[in-house]
Amino acid sequence: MTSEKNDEQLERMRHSVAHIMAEAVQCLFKEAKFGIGPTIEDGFYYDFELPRALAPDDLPVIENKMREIIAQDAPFVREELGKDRARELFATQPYKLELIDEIPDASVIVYEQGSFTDLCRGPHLASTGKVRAFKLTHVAGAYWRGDEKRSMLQRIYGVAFGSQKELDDYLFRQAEAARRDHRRLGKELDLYSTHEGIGPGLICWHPRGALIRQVIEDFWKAEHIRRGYEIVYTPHIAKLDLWKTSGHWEFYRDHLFSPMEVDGQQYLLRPMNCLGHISIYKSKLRSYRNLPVRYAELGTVYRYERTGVLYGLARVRGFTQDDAHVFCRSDQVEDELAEVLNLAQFMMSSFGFDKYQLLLSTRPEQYVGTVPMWEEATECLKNALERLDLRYEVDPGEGVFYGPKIDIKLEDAWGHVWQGPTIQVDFNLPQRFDVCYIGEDGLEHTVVMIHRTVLGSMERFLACLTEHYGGVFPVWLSPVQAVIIPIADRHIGYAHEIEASFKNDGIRVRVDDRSERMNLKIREAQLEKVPYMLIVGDKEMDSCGASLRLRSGEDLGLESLAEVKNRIRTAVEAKS
RNA sequence: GCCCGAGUAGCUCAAUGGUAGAGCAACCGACUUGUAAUCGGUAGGUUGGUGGGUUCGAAUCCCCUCUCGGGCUCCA
Repeated sequence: MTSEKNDEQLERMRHSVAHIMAEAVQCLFKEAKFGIGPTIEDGFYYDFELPRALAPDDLPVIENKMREIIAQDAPFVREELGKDRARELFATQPYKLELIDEIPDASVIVYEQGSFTDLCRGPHLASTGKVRAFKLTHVAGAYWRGDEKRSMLQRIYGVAFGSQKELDDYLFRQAEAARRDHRRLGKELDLYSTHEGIGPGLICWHPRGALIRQVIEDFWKAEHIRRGYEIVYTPHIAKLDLWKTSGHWEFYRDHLFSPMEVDGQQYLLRPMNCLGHISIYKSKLRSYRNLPVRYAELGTVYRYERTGVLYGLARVRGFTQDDAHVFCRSDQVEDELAEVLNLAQFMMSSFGFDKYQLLLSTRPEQYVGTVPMWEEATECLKNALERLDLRYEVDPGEGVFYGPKIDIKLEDAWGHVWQGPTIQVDFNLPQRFDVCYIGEDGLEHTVVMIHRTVLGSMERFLACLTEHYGGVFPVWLSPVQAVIIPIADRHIGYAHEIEASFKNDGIRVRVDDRSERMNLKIREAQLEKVPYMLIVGDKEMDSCGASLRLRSGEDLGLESLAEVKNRIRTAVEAKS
């Protein structure tokens, strides 16, 4: 069977399982009202309105009912009905009636199996007995038709595969994703925490998380300076009027922390860093000769996110963007965009991300500026992408109101997609703030402004990075690069000598000088995912070396200290 | 924000209306160890909330509230 045909067959089965689940629910709840039940990746769901809330305990009951239905091997029967007949059939099903009304054709198709009939285009399996492996996974609320203003239904999610083995593989992959989850690893590896007393979505970076962040930030800064950026620092609050001028107050009021009053003036906690950079740019007259100006800042911003959307480090209320703004002439835009894109790509590959999506977002319904401006800027973005020979997709109408953009999206362990780096052309702020330069002609010209991040935010980036590596950070990012494990107390002095020497060479090293057995120390270093373990006992002291164990479990035996250092240094340089 | 679920010691979890318990971690002591957990002891909780209620009695039942989780909606 071709894989395409296989996919089609699987799709058909998943959809059929959704119907079987609906039948089971109907058997258990006569009053059930049915929403829709499509297939999704790996499985399906079905939305119901039920007389009571479903609990996780209900799932096995429903599954058992489904198995009965499958055992009956009832055929799926397709029938085409006139709409009036269909309305009669679904007279007690308001959601189905709504769907029937929206079908443009004169007739509709229904599928019947056993005691259950559903409005459905199909196709389905020949009979219920053809179902192979399935499992109901979880219950959740979902708005009817995805509309926040309409009623909330209960959704049951399930997965289905062509064989029990594939289902088992799926469940194993889910367990693996749970192990890689940055919220779990963040706790296990002691990277960060949040606190009820501080507030949701506000992150405390523990020493180890902070160390990873410092390494990233140092790397980021050096790379930016090398590429012609200048580092700046700007305030975290600013007068409300400034945010009114910028349009943020008008457009994003729902996403801002409430203003605070200081000396009779309203101030706002910043949701973006651009205004400080604009203010610096505007602090003196600028000549066309000195453009582009590139200001970079690891700028912490605060945005009010609705409680239900917060997620570990990936969606928070206070975060630090690796932000920069490029002020340039319109004839420089394309080159600048290509440079930024190149930098973003460089960053992604430096951190081992080889799988990411590139999306070009075009003009939305609400926008500022003129259509020709948008077209020109979009063209510049497109040319930059093509110049670097990058594969991308167009996301129509998904641009920001102030300009088109390119987003880089990263996937987490669960397959959730997060916006990482973003490159945005802005027509709005330069006009609103009259950001300009003196041209060759001696006249004032408005600059073009590019907002960009090449990591996204430090918080979200660490989330993706942690899940990408499953907590096994490459040596250059490992908070502790080596643990020295003395075998007996008489080796502790020697261990500290090695520590001093390694520290002197910039290696992040620690001695485990507790009065514990070597095996325990190895185990703990292993759980901590420390790349190198240096075991030192009599033999090592005599030869002035150390026995090296890797976190892979590999025992490399006795090496000289110079060899070990060299090994670590090489790994750091290779960012591996 | 909405629907559902969960919150017990630093962590992972037990106790289903009748005196809150275990393992790991912490602390103390012994052991001095050769590649993933040495042994013994001590201490630690007004059960998310210096919330409210039912009950002779609440970790357990109800209400409020906070936080977390699964989704939906949202995401400059």
